[in-house]
Amino acid sequence: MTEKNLLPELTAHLYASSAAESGRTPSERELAEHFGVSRGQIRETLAVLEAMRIVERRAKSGIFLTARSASVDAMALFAQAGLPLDPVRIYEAVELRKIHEIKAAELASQRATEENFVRLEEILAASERRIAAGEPLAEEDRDFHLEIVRATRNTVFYNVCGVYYAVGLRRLPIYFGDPSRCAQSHAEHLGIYDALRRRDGNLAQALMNAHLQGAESYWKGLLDARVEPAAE
Amino acid sequence: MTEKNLLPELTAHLYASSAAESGRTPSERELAEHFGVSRGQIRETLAVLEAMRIVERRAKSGIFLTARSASVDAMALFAQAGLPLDPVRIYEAVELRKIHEIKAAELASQRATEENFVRLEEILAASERRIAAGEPLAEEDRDFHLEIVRATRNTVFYNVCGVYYAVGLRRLPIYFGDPSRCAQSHAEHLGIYDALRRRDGNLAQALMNAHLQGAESYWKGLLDARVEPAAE
DNA sequence: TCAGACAATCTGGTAGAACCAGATGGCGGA
DNA sequence: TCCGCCATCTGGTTCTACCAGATTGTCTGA
Repeated sequence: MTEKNLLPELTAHLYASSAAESGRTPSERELAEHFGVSRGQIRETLAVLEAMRIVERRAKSGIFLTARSASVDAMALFAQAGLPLDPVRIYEAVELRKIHEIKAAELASQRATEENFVRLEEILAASERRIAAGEPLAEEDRDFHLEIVRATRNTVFYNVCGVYYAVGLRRLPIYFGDPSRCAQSHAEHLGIYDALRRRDGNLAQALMNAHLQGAESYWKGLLDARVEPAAE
Repeated sequence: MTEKNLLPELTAHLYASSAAESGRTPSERELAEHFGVSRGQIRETLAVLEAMRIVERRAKSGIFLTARSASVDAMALFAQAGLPLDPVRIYEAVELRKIHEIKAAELASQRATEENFVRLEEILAASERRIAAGEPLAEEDRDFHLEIVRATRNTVFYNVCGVYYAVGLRRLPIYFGDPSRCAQSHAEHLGIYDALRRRDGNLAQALMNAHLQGAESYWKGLLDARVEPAAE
């Protein structure tokens, strides 16, 4: 039971127990006692948090939360830790996602190999089974989109996109809670797949744009609705 | 002298002293002795390396290098550590940069504020001084491009772009070693600035595309020339 | 000769104590 | 009220000590 991953828990605890004004967190010794682990464990975890610029350690002074980081790594960690993500950050990530994936659709239409198409077909088949069973889509959606990015044959691109999908995955059940949305999303995926198959880059781009537009407005609406005064 | 940042040095050392086949690195105790620090220091640094997926620690077995990571964080660290970057990765990063910044130019043309324009003017003035003095451009180039991304008002976007500039900065002296290239680059920057000022998104995009095209072919030529058989 | 069992050794994981020196904050004196 | 001193706290760093599984090498028996 000691092999649990401290990172998310510590992150959550730091935000829960930091001083409102200064952002100063409990000391390493206090944290160690709180989690029932050694100070070394805490320091190791804090080193990672510091590398992600989520926290700043000032020698002989204390540990301070930095201005909320907007790195995708940090956002993914926040999501994992169950921390509320800044709605603005989420919307920004969605905008970035559109930038990435519309271009990815174009590149994939030129570079996708048979292997990519086979993978896409498998994912689409899995989606179909889900829908037929009346179950909501889950990682099938992410897999479909990431496979297209992979088809660009740009591993840096793929890695960057892969990270922020960790942010969204936890929220997919909300989005796909509506069965009709699942069906429409799947239908759009089929259209994109067809366009890629026909190597029609312009069509693939246009369809991806429309597809993401739907998701974007959904999130925008959701975020506008729950304007948290506490946020920011 | 003990406050040096172990991260780059350790990273370099791990790659230098790892077993060719298994990727297994020296043990924590050996590393501690080699660097003259405590095992705790080594473990703290390894935790960061593991979070970046550069290294994998297997309990009671050893530390192993993972397949070379393509995350921009890892690439930045490699550059800092003086490790040879996989030419393919660099080219991929350049491609991603084009995707980002062409779109950034369009968004910036719509969203840039007076503050952004003032910053851009300052950067351009600094560039001019450099060129007049016969000095090569340096961070001015990065600052110009990053300010445009910042003008999109998307902090996630800005953060993502900011990271991979850490990769390129070390190589700028090579690119700008040629004075004529500095002058041309500066002229193109002026054109982009004008287009943004006039809120002409299409022109800004086109000019940014042309501007980055030059850099891209430069790097492509350079990389094609030094095909390292050892790489990949 | 070789395969299998056993034991010494190595390794990461974790805890805990100890010391340093600068930052901090409260108390007392001017 | 304000200034300066000092006890206390804090991160930075090192060392020692165990644990238990992985690894490696040796020895034994067939």
